[in-house]
Amino acid sequence: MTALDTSKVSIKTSLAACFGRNLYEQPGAHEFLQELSQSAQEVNIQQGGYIFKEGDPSDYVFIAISGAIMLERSSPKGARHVFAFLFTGNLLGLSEFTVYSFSAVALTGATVVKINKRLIQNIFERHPKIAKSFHDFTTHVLHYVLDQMYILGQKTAPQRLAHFLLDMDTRLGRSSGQFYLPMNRIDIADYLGMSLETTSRSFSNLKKRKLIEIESSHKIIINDRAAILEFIDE
Amino acid sequence: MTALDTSKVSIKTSLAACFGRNLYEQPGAHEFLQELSQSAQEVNIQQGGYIFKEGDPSDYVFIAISGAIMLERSSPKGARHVFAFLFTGNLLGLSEFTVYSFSAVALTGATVVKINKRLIQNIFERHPKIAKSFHDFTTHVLHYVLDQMYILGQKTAPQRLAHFLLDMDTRLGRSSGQFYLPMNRIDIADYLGMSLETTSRSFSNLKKRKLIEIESSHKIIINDRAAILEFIDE
DNA sequence: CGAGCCCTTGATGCATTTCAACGAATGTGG
DNA sequence: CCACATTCGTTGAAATGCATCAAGGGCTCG
Repeated sequence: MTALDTSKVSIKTSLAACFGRNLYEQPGAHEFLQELSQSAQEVNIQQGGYIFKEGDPSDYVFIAISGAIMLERSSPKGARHVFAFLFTGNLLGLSEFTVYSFSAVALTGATVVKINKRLIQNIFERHPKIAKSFHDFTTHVLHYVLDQMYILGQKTAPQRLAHFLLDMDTRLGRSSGQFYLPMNRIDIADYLGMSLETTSRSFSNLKKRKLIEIESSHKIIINDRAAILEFIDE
Repeated sequence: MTALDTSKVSIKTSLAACFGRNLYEQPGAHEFLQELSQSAQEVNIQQGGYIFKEGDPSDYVFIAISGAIMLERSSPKGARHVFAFLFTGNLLGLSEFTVYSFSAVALTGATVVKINKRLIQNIFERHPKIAKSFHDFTTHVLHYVLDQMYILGQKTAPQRLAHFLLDMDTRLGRSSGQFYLPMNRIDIADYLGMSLETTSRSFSNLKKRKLIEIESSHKIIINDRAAILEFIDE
């Protein structure tokens, strides 16, 4: 755990992703960064480690700098629900409740910036523009989640997986058409609301349709994005 | 379309539901209400009418005062997705995009307060506490949606319906155990991600299990809430 | 009183889950 | 360094839940 170096490129990039590209032009931005460098911390989490667990007091907000993070909850009967995968620039943990309602686990070694929630609230009260940037970000999340709801509710297993892989291509591979999946099949299954076996079969199905190539079980290649979009909308 | 009477009890109640119970104690609240009474409007929509449609410029925000409202989107292939039902005190239409990404239709005759988006933004910039109340509200929505995602992904059709009915009991019947559903079977189907027939069969299924009584197709009675919760968690 | 809409129910086929087996990759202790 | 256990992914076969196709009943409204 080390104090925050807000001049690092990786950190700048992640902050901009969270609070808007134009963060650095906002009035109050300088002050905000100064306060961050004083009281926020850079934290490393090893693979498999928890950033926080369901029920922990929600005193901090985290911004992912590197690595992959999975958000999960468990139901009364012990079934697990994975509801998000987070990467560089994604934010986690902001909620008005006093405890986290889900756990955050590192799928790979990960680095996060840890910010006291009060500090954030304080900044928001003094700098409405930053608050607005952040609020817009929340709206984006809501849109994203609504899409996810639609996919879960109305699509077949291979279509859901195809949608997921396009999303991963965008977020992990910068739409380059190739990426390495940091999560395993059962994580994907619990995210897409299907069984481990169906997930595996759906991978095979997409491969058979020549929509994807599976270089190794975690290395995926997407050659024809348009064809996949077509397939999802069928 | 008439100017807004902010002294009406129904309107006060709905505003408080949106901006927090303690709205009236917040600094700036008085000013906020004054501006609303000047520039916001009370609008009545008849059954089946649209409050706005997908693609309309998103210049206004609406707060439901009475009646039932359904939010829907349609996919490229024409399939419809219902993603929310809104009642008294619920807010709709706030988004940072310039057009609405969904349509809002009145299931019953409905009354809404129509507020210029700019006015809201302006208030938020000047009164951080009100902005925070509102942002907390958004977080609640996000929580609600995450539950919905879990239900859609992991539960059987009768369980999904049971969950939906408990939600309706809370929101429509104030947890009294009886309520009148303002939407029809196909709306529920498109909301829960299943076919019209499966929805109907799920109603019959819950009735056969004695978890609900169906007084008429739209009037539902829930006697044992705990038993239903048990059933959902199975 | 008939038309149209909504809800229900039955029959059939298909998609997904579940149970089960096996191969590949990785790590462990002899 | 090799047998062995363990984890993860894939695939097959059987069972199940849901969608689809189809028919009929109840209700409302002209």
